[in-house]
Amino acid sequence: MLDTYRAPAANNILAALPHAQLALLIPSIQTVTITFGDVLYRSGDPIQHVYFPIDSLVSLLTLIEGHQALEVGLVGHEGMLGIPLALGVKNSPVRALVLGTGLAFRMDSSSFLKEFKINEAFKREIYRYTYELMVQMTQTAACNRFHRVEARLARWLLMTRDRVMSNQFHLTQELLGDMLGVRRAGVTKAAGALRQRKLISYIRGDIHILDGVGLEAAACQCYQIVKEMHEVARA
Amino acid sequence: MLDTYRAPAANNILAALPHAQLALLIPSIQTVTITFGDVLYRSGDPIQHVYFPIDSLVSLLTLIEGHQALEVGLVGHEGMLGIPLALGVKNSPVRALVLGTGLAFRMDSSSFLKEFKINEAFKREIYRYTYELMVQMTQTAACNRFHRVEARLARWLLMTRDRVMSNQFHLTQELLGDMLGVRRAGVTKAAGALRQRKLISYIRGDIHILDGVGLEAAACQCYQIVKEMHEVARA
DNA sequence: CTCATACTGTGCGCTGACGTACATACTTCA
DNA sequence: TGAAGTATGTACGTCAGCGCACAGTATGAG
Repeated sequence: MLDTYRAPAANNILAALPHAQLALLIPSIQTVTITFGDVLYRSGDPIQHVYFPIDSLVSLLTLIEGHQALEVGLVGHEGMLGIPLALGVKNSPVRALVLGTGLAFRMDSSSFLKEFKINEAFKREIYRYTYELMVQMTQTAACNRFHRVEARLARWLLMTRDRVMSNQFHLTQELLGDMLGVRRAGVTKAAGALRQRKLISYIRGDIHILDGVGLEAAACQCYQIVKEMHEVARA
Repeated sequence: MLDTYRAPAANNILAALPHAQLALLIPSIQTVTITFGDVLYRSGDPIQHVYFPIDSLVSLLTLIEGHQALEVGLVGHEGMLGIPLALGVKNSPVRALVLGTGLAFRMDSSSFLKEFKINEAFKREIYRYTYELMVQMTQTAACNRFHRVEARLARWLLMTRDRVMSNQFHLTQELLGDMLGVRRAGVTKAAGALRQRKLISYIRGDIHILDGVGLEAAACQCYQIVKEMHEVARA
């Protein structure tokens, strides 16, 4: 019986629920694999399911004037996808693109809303995460405005490490450019600099963080600030 | 008796409430003047009051590495200040700086929370606005990354016009620079260009929008996008 | 009326990132 | 094993905005 609960502990929001409250959700939860390249939500489209990533990684992107994209949020096992539903809105304003193949818990929207309305602990956790996401968004906005590509790349790699809980993951420079809102060639340059400093290795999209501490030093303060804000939110 | 309700209609969130639900709030609401330069929240500080602007204007700013600031949200009669409380967090992650002196409804935090918990219509409106604020934040993030100062300035002026419901307001280029995250000299140049095109006049902080339609053409699409998203949220 | 202050206008050299283009190297599949 | 596709490295001219500095102009306090 305990095993039923062990798996959901792999997502922070579900793990924070008391067993009794979690038990109410279990019947509506499925475990699915979401795959690199999957678009969970298109901008403006109705939300069909909410997702609670386990070891998968999803990027939230705003599209701007048709062709460019910019990441405004990064979601892993610490969060969920489908926040607008909790705010009474049926559509996603952002595109949700799967960057890291892996497992996620999934609920269809109507089951989610039904449970959400009556489960106070569930509500509390989701609103707390909504706050965290807002903090992440505001800090990312400022970061994208003021900081150099190299520092932003370092920050992005650290955030990804925290979410997938691994020093190794796969992502091409092309895609990284979209995340950071810069040219692919800009990523090459920044990644090359980090590599030369022996902070990372990078071969055709296979990224390894070799020196996490050094990488934190190379990143802007934004990384630390968002982390600390999350602790405030849990206080 | 009707007069009691007329004033709150000056703020969209309160105006959207059914009379019966609004009546519950009236005893805890005060009308206050908030003044240019007032800091309603410092970053990290506990939220003492929530505010529902009437004809005042408030900017939400992230501080970055001590000295620079960047606006991530602009709040007028369409919104409220103190959203974190609705998400279960007692502190504001952003600085709230009053840009436009004017009236606002105010509730102290504990009264707000008490009412918020039991008033479903109130909750619904506030969560809907939380969604709108998130959309505003994400679009602003992308805008600050990709668009030229001149277009961003035009967008900012239009957003301000919509919030204070006037084609005339006061703000120095120095402060505008902080909002847009650019140098004061950059604002001078952009404002000069808009003035030359007879879209605005600008004398020592007294800004007049002369040609709103022309200004919309000069602004980036972001202005329209956020407006349309708000309509989706109300659907 | 005067002086200090506040606000705006302008210039200049610098730089990070852009747009573009092309070369190189690894991988996959026929 | 060869060709096509995918990913990275690099180069070059351009440009928006930066940092800084200083001049000009309006405002307000004494």
